[in-house]
Amino acid sequence: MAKCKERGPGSMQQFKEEIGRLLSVHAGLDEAQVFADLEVPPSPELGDFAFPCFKLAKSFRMAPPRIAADLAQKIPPGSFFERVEAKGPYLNFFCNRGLLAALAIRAVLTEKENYGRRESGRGRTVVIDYSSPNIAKPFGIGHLRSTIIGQALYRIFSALGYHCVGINHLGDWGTQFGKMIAAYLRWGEEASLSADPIRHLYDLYVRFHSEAETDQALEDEGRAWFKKLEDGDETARSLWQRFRDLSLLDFRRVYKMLGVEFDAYQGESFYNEMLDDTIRLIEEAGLARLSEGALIVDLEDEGLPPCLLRKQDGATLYATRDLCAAIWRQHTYRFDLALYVVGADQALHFRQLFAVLKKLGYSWAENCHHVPFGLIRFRDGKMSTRQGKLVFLEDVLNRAVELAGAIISEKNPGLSDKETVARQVGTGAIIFGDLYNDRVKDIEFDWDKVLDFSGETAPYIQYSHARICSILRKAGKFDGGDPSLLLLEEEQAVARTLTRFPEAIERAAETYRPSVVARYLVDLAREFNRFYHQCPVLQAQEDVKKARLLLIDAVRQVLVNGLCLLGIAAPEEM
RNA sequence: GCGCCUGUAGCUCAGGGGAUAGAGCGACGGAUUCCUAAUCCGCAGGUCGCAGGUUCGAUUCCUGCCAGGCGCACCA
Repeated sequence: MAKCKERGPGSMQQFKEEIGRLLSVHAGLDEAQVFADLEVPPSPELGDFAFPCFKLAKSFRMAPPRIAADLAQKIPPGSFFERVEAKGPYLNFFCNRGLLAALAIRAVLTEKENYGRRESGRGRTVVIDYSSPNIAKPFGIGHLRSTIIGQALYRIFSALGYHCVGINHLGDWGTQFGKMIAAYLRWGEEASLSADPIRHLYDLYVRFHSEAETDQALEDEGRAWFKKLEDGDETARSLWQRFRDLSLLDFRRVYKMLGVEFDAYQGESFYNEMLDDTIRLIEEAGLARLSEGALIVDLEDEGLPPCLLRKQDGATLYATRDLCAAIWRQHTYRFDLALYVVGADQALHFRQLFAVLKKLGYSWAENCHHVPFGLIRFRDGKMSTRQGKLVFLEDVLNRAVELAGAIISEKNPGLSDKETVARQVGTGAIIFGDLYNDRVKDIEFDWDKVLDFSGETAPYIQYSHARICSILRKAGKFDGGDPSLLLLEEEQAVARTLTRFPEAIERAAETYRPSVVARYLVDLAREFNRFYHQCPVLQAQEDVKKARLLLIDAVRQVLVNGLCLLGIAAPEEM
């Protein structure tokens, strides 16, 4: 679990600390305890902070509302708070509005692109395994989730000062390649392979699985070819290499579209030469035994099914390579945290993997975490590469970009560089759509939903950002401005929301949920839009205008910072 | 059968031991002499799956049940 508990320099922090001090000095309460118990009331008319008095009831031998009322009498408002009121069992604090706005805006505008960043992860390394598509298969919409969530976590942890290592653990080894080879040798055509490699390999894969249902020999043939591949057979090897090279070219094109990068492309095949050592290590630890002809690690004491290291024919398995990879990663990177951004359907595999590492005596095994996410499914069932039931990611991106382009032509025909903006908006919408909801939920794939750019979407946030940029452009350069003039409810709501950004990043990291940042950005954009409709900026009186320009410039900055964490562009016009 | 995940508004989902449970979409009604209406405002809509338990207080934590999803040895 990432520890990000240190108190950041967030502007609201100063108010909270002041409450701790006030209650300690004037009522003799424990400062740290007060600080920990502070809540944010459900609505602004109840104040900015609330101190619940329930816990005091026993020691004070008084009803909580009575305690709150007593405390309200004792606490002088001072410069930080304009009012301190009891409301039922709560003691509510109303921040000095001018001070709040000034602190919030100043924090953003002085830290700029660093606003929200922390040093809590300084000196710590986190290895993130994400995307990890299977070679010789199309990059389906299903792989999107791992890719996008992993990339966002990478940026989020980086923002907290962690040294991140992004690894693309390509599925480039395993029995499936024996099947691919067998299928290619039976039905493959060099011409088709050259012309449209992924398409051809995909067709072969689907054909293999459909014919295997009636032809028992096919599966055996596939397994045999994989064994040959592991044993270094020349034909198998060169075909595999060819499939791999062609697939990688394809993947890189998609990654470029999404702005996704990796520090390493160590696929499963990378560990081939080390597998024997890994197995020997496990055997020497006395953990391996033969069962039904296969080499296994018994995990019955952990309440788990056995972990298979070698099949009857001696070939290795997914788990073998993952064990090897984990050990190699620890040796190479000395990670403090290892995250596996992999679908929830593989939860058992990771429990087994971590259990074996633990049995090997590796204390770092407890720093390895599966970060599961729900499946993307169709209304009538799971996506399946084997059955040819999948949606190509590229098609989704292309259609989204196309739609964004059409909307631009309609709404802002004069926009320069429409293609770039359409791409930023279209891909942004797809990325955001995947990050907005909690990872663990399954997603039902629906073109209408994917291509809906209204409401809680990336275009909504991007649009808010573009509007701000437009206002700032028209305002031109200006000096000064006093944000403490921003006392209206709409202005205050925006300022308060600005202060929540750092904690959103920390919570996203702690829970491995980029959705926390995504949700925050929608909140901020919404507060900005409300403000924008209620409060004119350029038309306002000079000092108010300057103050509002500072406010929206701060919003602009936070929207940029937040979108960047999610890997989404922030065009200045759209 | 066993294990893991999910169950909140018509739909898609936030939230989370405490003050009247929130958004978006959809429906309905409004807002543009003014900074891009990919926007905003109003209205309607909820036994927080069901039943127990812990607690001053549970939608939130615990147990059981129900429903859906996923997984359970030679795939990854």
